[in-house]
Amino acid sequence: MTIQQNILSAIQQAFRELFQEELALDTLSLAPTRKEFAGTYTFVVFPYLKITKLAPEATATQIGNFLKKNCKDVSDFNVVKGFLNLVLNENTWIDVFTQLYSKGQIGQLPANGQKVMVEYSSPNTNKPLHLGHLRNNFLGYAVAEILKANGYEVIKSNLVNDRGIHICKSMVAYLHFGNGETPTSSGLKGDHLAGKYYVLFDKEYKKQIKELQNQGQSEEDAKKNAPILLEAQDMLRKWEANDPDTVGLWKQMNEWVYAGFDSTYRTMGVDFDKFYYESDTYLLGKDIVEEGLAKGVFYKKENGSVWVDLTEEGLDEKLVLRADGTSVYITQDMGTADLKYNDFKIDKSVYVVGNEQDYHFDVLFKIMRKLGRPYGPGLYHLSYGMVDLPTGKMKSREGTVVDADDLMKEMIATAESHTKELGKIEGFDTEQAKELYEILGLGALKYFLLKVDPKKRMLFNPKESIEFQGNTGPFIQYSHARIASILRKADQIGVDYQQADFSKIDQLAESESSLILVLNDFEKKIKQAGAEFSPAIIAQYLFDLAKEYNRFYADVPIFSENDTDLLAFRVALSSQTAKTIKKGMSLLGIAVPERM
RNA sequence: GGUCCUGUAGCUCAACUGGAUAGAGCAACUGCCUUCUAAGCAGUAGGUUUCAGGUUCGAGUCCUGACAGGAUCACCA
Repeated sequence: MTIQQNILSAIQQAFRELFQEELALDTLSLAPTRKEFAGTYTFVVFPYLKITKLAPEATATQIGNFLKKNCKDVSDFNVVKGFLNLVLNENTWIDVFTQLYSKGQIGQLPANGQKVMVEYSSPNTNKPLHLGHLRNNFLGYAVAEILKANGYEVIKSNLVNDRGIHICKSMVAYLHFGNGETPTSSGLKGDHLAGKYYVLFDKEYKKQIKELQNQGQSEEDAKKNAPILLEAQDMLRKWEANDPDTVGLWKQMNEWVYAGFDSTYRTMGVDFDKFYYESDTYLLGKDIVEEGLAKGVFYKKENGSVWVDLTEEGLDEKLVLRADGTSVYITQDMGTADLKYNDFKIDKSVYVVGNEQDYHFDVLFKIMRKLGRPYGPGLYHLSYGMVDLPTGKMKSREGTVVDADDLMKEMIATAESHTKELGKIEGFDTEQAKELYEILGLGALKYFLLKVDPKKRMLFNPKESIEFQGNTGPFIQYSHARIASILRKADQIGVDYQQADFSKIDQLAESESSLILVLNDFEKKIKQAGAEFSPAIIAQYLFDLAKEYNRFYADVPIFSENDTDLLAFRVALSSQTAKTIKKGMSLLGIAVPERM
C-alpha cells in the first residue's frame, strides 16, 4: 500500500518537474502489470497526453526515466505503447514483507467508531432450514465478520418469523394428525417435526380442494372454502386473541423448532447477538403511520387506509395501513427498523434477504429516509440470488428442497470418504478425524456458496457433489495444512524465523516477490469486501493466495536452502501466508486444519 | 404489460470499477512423487464476452434498442 503511494507521489513529482502540471494524488492510480510483461505495477499514460503533448511512448519513457532516477522503489521500467511497466527493487520487496511481518494483528483495521447491525437467517418456524437458508446464513455471518475486520462494531441479529398463517397451518395439521407426537417420541428434530405437519397440511388442503371441486365449486372458491384452511385462519384469530390453548400449542411447537434450529446453527457455525421475534414486533409501526400522516409523508384514502406515494422516486403508491387499521408487512418492518435503532443506536443496518424482496426494501428504505431517520442513509439490503436446482426452484411444500441438515451431513461424509481414499488419516484418533471431516465438509460447502457474487443466482446440482479440488475450500485448507507442517518442522530443527532480519537478502525468486505482492493486498481486499458487502472478494483472494503459495512451494526449496537468512525468510513467508489464510477463512466462517 | 436483476470457454465462476493478446477451476489430454503433504505443480486445447447500434485514444465494463432467463408489481408475509 505504502509503496504504491510512494510511487504515485513520485509520479506526481514527475508531472510537476517535467510538465509543470500539478495533479492531485487521488487522480493517479497504478494497475497490476500483466503477467506477460516485466514489472509489478503499470502506469497508464493515455489520460495525460493532453498535458504532456507528447506521444504515448515518449510520455511513458520520460516518466519512467524520472522514476528510475528519483524513486528508490523503482529499479527499472519498460514501455509498451502507453503502458509504463515498473519493475520494483529487490530491497523494496523485503521492506514490504518485513513491514507486513512485523505487524502484530493481521487483517484488522482500526475501530471506526461505527455500529452496524447485520440481520440474517430470519427463518419461519414452520419448517426446517434448507439450502437457500444456508446461503443466507453463511453470507450474513461472513459479512458481519468482514465488517468487524473493517473496524465496525457489529451486532448480528435474527428476526424470527414465529407467527402467522403458515405457523397455524402446521399447528392445525398437528392437531388433526399428530396423535401427541413429540420430538422425543418420534426421534425427529423439532424443526423437521413441524415441517412434516406443514407438508401434511398442504396434502390435506389439496385433497379438500379437489373434493369441493367435485361437489361443483370453482377452483377459486374451493381454495377459499377448504375446511382445513378455514381452521387455520380461525386459529390465527384465536392466537391474536390470546386463546390459552392455541398459545400453548404454539409455544410448544415453537420450542421444538428452536431446539432444532439451535442444533442446525451450531453445525453451521453461525451465531447471533440479538433475537427479535415477530410475535413481539408485528404490532409495531402504527405510531410511525401516525407520524408519517402528521409529517405529510403518508396520506389517508376515503376508506381510512393509509398510503405512501413514491411515484416521484420511480416507485408506486404503497399501502402502509389497512382500512380496518390493521398492519401489513411493511408496517411492522418500519416499527422494527426503529426498534433496532432504539436498542443499539446503530449507524448502519444491513438486511440479508433474498432478491425476491428487492421492491419491498426499496420501499421501506425510501419511507424511512423520507421520515428523516438518522439511520436512513445507512440502510442496506444485501440482496442475494436464489439457489436453484437443475429441476428449477425449490418448493418446500412440494418436497423439492435440499435440506440443510441432510446436506451438511452428506458433505461431512464425503469429506470422510475423500480423506480415507487419499490415506491421510494416519496419526489421527477418532475424535480428531471426526473434527477434520467436519472442517473439510463444511469448508467445502461454505466456500462453494460464498465464492459466487452474492447478487447472482446460482445453480446447485446435488448429483454432482461439491468439489474438493481446484477453486474450493479444501484446496485452501490444504495449503494451510502444508504450511503448518513446514512450521512444525522449522520449530523442530530450531529455525529462528520469528524475528529474523531479512535485510541481507538481495535476491528473490519471482514466485517469492509475487507472493509478497498478494500478501500485501489483504487489507485492500478486506476494505473492498466491506464496502461491497461481498465475501466473494475474500474467497477469490484466498484462492489466489493459496495458488500463489503452492507455486512458491513447488518452485523453491526451503529446508535444503544453505543460506540461513534465506531459509528463515522462506519460513517467515510461509508463516505469514498461513496467518493470512487463517484470518481470511475465518472471515468466511471457515476453519482451517493444522494437518490433513 | 410496468419496474428491477442477470447473460463471459462444454460446465462453475473471475476480470482491480473504462486499459494491453478477456483470466482461473472443473471436465479432456501431456508431463512431474527416492527431496518440506500430488486435496499439489507445470503444460496443451477450449472465446465473435447473447445480438445490433452508439459514446472515445481505448468498451466484457458506460448509453440506446432488441433477445433470453429470473424476480416483483395484493387491504399476503
